[in-house]
Amino acid sequence: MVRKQSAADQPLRLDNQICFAVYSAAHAFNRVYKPLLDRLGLTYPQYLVMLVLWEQDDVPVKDIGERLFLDSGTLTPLLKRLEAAHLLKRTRSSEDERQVLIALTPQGQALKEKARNVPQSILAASECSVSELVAMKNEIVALRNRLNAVIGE
Amino acid sequence: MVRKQSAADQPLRLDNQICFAVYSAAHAFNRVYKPLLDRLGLTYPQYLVMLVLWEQDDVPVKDIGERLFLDSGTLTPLLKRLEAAHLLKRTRSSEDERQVLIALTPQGQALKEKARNVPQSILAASECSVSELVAMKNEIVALRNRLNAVIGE
DNA sequence: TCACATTTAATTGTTCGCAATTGAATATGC
DNA sequence: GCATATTCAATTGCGAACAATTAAATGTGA
Repeated sequence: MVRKQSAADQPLRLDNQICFAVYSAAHAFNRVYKPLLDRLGLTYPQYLVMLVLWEQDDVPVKDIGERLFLDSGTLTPLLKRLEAAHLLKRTRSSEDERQVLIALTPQGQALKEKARNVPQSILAASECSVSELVAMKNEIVALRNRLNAVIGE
Repeated sequence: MVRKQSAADQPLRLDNQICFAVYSAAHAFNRVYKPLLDRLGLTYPQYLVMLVLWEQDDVPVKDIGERLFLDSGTLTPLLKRLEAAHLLKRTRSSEDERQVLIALTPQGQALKEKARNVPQSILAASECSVSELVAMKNEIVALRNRLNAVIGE
């Protein structure tokens, strides 16, 4: 019995790999964000940290790390750069001296206004309807959560 | 008129952003791949380069870059590391001296066999059916291509 | 032919991302 | 109460990722 070779029969082909799709999409997003975030003086990971802080201020480094799935080796130098840019302050907690609390400065809070129009620019670049994007986002988040669960084992 | 505030009304919320979903999913994939690729002595970007070369050998750096959406600033040092690991050889083309041609060594070709079971391990970790993954992959690729088109303007 | 533009890799400098380790603070068990 | 374990941030070292620049080779037009 002869049958046509389908894509699924070639698992090592680059174009068949969802992981490469995700990897390359992440870079593509980054490149779209870059000119927008340059105006705010932020990199994309720095923007993510600011998003967390705009939702909840005065949080320990660990909480930010859990939100973004990043560890202190990534966050510590990044937060120091944001502190050097006067967007936040790092202070060791008095209740638990192991923790460093991150609090926005007035400039850091003010930057939220300048960032307000970023999401709609990204939406435009994606050339997608909001409902399509929401559906995709939910699928990707579900996949990510399953992957993270496997790692945690 | 009062109505409930929906997710779409809060574009700056981290959890509403597809880009963060993609970004964090890429990292999650990376963490799942890591132990598998450690056995091959490869990082994930190095694995991607090997995937390209397993499909087509003896190609210029530029072709690899176009396939992976990476530039020479990323690829040159990465390829030098793969050369140091005796997986490939870099030789300047005699027809066009600007080009550097990348060719697998026998070890590089042999590694393909050891890599053969990687995709199925990833599939298992995703806890998804193949058809679901293919559908998601196609959506993400389509999104990525639209984003890259915007950048190219 | 010769000036000029284009193509291609390589280089430099900055920022992530993470593993592994360190060191200090806190929690736990006996 | 004290030894031990755990938690948390910081540090170190390595490998991406990319912008900007450099340098060499090639292509093009007058």
